Amino acid sequence: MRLSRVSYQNMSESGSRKRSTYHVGNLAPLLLEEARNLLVEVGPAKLSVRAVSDRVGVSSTAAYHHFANKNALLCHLAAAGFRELHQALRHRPTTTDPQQALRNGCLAYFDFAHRNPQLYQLMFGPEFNTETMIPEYVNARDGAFGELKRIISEVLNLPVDSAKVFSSALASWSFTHGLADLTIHGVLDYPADNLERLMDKAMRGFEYLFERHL
Amino acid sequence: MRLSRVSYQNMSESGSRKRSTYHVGNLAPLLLEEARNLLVEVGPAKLSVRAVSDRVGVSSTAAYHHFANKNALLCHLAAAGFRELHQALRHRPTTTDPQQALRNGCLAYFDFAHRNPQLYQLMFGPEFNTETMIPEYVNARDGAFGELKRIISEVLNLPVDSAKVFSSALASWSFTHGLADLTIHGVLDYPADNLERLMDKAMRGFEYLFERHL
DNA sequence: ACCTGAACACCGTTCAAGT
DNA sequence: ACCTGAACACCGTTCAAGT
Repeated sequence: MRLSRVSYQNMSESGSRKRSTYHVGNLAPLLLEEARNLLVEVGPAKLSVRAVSDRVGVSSTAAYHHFANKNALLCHLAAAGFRELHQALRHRPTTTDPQQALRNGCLAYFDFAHRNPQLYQLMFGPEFNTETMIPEYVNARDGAFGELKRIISEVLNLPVDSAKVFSSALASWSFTHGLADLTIHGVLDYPADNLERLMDKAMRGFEYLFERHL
Repeated sequence: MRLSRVSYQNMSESGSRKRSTYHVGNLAPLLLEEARNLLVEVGPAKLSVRAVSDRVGVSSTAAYHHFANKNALLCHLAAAGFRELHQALRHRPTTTDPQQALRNGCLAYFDFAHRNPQLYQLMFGPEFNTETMIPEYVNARDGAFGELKRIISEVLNLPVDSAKVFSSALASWSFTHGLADLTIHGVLDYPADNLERLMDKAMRGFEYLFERHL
């Protein structure tokens, strides 16, 4: 009954370059870089460490000398995403009008998510449960949230540590993340060229909702 | 170089019951049911059609006579989730106070997400891109969104088809989905026993944000 | 019509061995 | 110290064959 099988390493057309060189060195950043490239090509669900290693030109087992496992690699990738998001929030246009300041912050977040949809999905991916998270991921994420709180602190003109700022930052983050996630998942057939319009539309929704309650 | 390998069907301790019976019949619902069970056990990322089939006591290839592929199975599971969410929204407590009506709707949604975190993550999972969606999934999802619009229509006392209702439903959905997603991902170390408090806190955040702008 | 085992092309991960 | 191939235990999916 037992059959002999051909090895799956049978040099098929794609990938698996001869690997003439042995020592590459500085592998971790190369792995991360290629993982990022592959991520935008195939999406977060189909990203594999074998494919990433292959593209770097290194055996797939080499990756395990730099990352504990696939999840750790993904965590570092996601952490880099949160750091970029942090930067994107920092570079939002400034304004003195509080309403405009809020809008600018939300738009900076929203634009980042839509410029990097696969990365954004990875950052909030289902593989990251509370147990498997590494400090790098948590720190980067909390750093971005810190910037969010700073924005709201300006909008409300209150100290960043205040309870009101926390509640409002939570509300804003929930809303903006939710809208980004829903649109990335295609629940709305919105015009891709006009994300600002969609954001404004949703923000006006809150005004309708709250103007009769306050 | 070629080595003969033992078959991976080598009757290891777990699963792979002898399969004495041949014809099971009515397989699709059984598959879906066991998929749901496995989903809450292992989470959306590790759900496999082989494991599901195994638990039903059927060969893994049998599943492909009822679902085009793994994605179709997942779509049906997610669609069932949206139908349950729809029901959960329908059974929210009724009230005449608009602000309470909004709160009740959001809470019903939020509670569903937290009672079914793995299912909720699957419903908005990265594997569902616009191309691979089946009508069943889209219809169920739009059905739930329809109920959301109905709630907002009551809150604003405006017709469901109005632009204001659409904007406000979008705002509410974004916010509630965002808060559910963030908490399920563990970004907040909130007290698990007090979801209502968290929701109220976030909603008060909007009041702080909007009371200076209206 | 419905289900099966065998096979193929992938995965993540470990480990003894090579440089 | 860093990288390798071989191996193991999984995957999704197809297909000719069985009932």
